[in-house]
Amino acid sequence: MKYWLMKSEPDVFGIEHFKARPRRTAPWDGVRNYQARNFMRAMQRGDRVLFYHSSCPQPGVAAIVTVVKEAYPDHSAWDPQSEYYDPKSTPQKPLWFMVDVKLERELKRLIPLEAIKAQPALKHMRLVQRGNRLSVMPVSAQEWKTILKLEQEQTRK
DNA sequence: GCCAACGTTGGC
DNA sequence: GCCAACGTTGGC
Repeated sequence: MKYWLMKSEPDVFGIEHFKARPRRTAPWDGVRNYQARNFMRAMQRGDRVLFYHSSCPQPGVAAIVTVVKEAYPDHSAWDPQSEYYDPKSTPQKPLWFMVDVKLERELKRLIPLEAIKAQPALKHMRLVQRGNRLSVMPVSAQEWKTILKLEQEQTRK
């Protein structure tokens, strides 16, 4: 089992959107970056994902989601009406892929980006590297543990 | 709203 | 293959 982090703008797709869906599961469509796509293709059923809120008043890790369906063609790329339309991708030769993810649980408290940056053990996370804009990235087992520990520590305050 | 960082595009 | 221009991301 591997660990990942996925970003989302809470207004566009947040925890409430997950809750509104059958089985709390959503297809992760619209990824149009090659590196992020490659990471999604490397995901396996059961992999766990930190769900990160970006471009909002308080950016940070908000929930844990699980990969429930491995990469398959992102058909929104074939739809001229979609904002994710990309004519370079066709059903015969799909260029973009998506996975299905399920909301596992909301964190007891949001782990703010600020707190992540303040953790020496997390200073190598891709998330906090300067200029990082990847929306899907791997997370090490150690980093995963540290983040969840932060959740406990914050709760005790 | 600003702006740094980065990816992509397209002319040459 | 180079690189300038442009668009996007995302924290602040």
